[in-house]
Amino acid sequence: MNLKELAKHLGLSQTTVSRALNGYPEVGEATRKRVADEAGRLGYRPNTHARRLATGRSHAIGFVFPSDRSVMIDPLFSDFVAGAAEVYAPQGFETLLHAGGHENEMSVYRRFAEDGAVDGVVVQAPHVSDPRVALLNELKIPYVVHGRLDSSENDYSWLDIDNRGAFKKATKLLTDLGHTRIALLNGPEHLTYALHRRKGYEAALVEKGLAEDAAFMFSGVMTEENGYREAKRVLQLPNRPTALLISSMMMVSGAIRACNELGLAIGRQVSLIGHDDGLPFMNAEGLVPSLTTTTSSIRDAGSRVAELLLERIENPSSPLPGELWNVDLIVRGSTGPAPR
Amino acid sequence: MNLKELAKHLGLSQTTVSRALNGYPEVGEATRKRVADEAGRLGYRPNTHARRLATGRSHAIGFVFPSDRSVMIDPLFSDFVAGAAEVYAPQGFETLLHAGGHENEMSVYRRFAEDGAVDGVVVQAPHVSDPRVALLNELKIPYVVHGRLDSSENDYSWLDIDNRGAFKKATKLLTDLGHTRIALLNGPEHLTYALHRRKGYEAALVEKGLAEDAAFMFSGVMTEENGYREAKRVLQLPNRPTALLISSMMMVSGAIRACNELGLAIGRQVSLIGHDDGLPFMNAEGLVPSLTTTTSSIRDAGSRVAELLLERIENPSSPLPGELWNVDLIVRGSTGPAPR
DNA sequence: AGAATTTCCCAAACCGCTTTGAGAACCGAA
DNA sequence: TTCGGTTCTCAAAGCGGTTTGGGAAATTCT
Repeated sequence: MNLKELAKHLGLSQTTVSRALNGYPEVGEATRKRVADEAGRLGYRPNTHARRLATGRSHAIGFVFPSDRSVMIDPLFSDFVAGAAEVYAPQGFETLLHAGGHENEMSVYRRFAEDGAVDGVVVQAPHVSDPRVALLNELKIPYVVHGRLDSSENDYSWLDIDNRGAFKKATKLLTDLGHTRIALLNGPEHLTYALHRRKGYEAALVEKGLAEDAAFMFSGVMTEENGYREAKRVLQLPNRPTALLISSMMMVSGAIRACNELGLAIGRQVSLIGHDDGLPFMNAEGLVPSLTTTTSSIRDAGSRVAELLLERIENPSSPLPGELWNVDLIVRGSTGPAPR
Repeated sequence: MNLKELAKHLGLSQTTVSRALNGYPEVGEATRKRVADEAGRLGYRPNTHARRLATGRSHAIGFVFPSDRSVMIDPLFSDFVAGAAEVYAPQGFETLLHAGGHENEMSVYRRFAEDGAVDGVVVQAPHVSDPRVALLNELKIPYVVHGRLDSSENDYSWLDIDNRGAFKKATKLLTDLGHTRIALLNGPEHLTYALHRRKGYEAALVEKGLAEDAAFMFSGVMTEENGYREAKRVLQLPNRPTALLISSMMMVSGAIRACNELGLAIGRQVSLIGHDDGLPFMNAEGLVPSLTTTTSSIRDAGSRVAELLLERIENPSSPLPGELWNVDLIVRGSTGPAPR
């Protein structure tokens, strides 16, 4: 069933039918209703490819996986994308994944722009100074960044959680509990979110007049193994930290293993705070003791970024959105007063 | 730069240029080379939408996320899709994600078929009796199933790992080590892979004349928490198992936590074998003691499924592929003789 | 040299939709 | 009755490729 057939069936021209279906004002209300009803009854759907060719709009959103394997590895990605895809689908937008591999991310964007493969893209895991946004501005592809750059420029649209505030708040909780030696197991700090977390951590220390200790900090890929190794390392230092601030649940998992192995009671001899992205396969509350966390659902972020991007595509000249989400600090059983 | 311009630039007709570029025999070798060179030099790329409309082929592969949240939750999904996307991209194929949500998986397939949105689909996490393959056969959409159904029918193409064999082998290792009470923490058994694993486990027990005990088995979502809870449960039974066979690394993580909490030495008082899908954020070798595993990279499976599907699209009448991968049992430190 | 092939190339139709520019039908106002 | 203005409808021209059916040129065969 294509437009021509439908038009013939209705005894109308293709134009009229097309206009009726797309809500143009030039067609009478009665006619429109008749067309809509019949189209629904016959299950007519305009051919996507034809529509794209004619309009130049693709009704698709692109996600480009970084060619760097270690990043896409991240289980966060899938949850984020899933959250986004759930928004796009009912809007009639397709979700396109492109895995870098041989081609780098930038040239994929270039190609997207050239042949209008997508109407917009989502930029994930932005670096402190990320060349992607400049390129996208130049190519005039609508986009929304999940996260932020770390520069003074503000000519891009983004949604971010308040990583700095969250980790400052978490650190402050620990110092208020009397901890003075606090370790930070962080993600790779060329990524803005990780940098912001460290800044929050440092700010809280400075406010209390506490010195930071490079030996107490780790920055790297957030695997279970790194969590284990680094937790073990810092907890074996001569003057070991009494609390650990940890950037991901996977690392928390490793850290717990380290604590168990060293025979340190969590919540008493060592306090733990983790950042929880709300991944469904790892529950902070189900741990023993339950884990104190900074919490923010990455899936919800995915959905919201999707909405922002659709708005942006709809109205490219609207003011650039910047949306900063508060992060809750949920106190549970893994934090307690500093041991003396 | 479009075809018309390129043709004019070369002083040729559009037809000739198109044919030269698409490898038709009607064009001379010298001409072909000249066209190809010039196209490359000018960075000509045929417009995707136009090509799709003209050929009816979309050069896209679809992945439909189940509307059921608990399944897509799975961090395995992303790694699998990533593996696939890496194959598609260089072949000029796009990877389409569709999140169910309001629409169910089946009707998405229907729509795919109607407007040729994709050239093929990948079916993930098949159920024991999965209606999707019948529908896809009916719709004549090329597809490959990652996994298998559990029926006698064989009119579909699939790639699967030998789950039954793997878990039989693993169980046999344990019985050979003298274990007679072995628990199985499994995934949801309406999914074929989980069912097959249980069958392998049971087969090995039967061979040794060992009775199975329903209290030693769990089937459910493979979260860290379920791993912890169920491991703790079985290990506290009056006549507790001396070994645990576990279907995912996330559950292993929880199980280790349980063992630590109960003060049971892994590899001595309890033996552990886990199934390792090769997820990058959780390393079996880095555990202490290192984990004995049945190992098979889900990412590689994703890539291979992608290849099979491309072949299938290329040549729809070729015999249906069925590919069963062997699974290695890698013995490490978490298994030892049964305590007496 | 002339006929029969083979090799190369082209104009035009087509894919299915959107959108332009203009015509027909209908209305009330002059 | 006639005219200007709405309201509705349509034929046709794209969008940018692929593909068909011939025709011209070059080659081979008598």
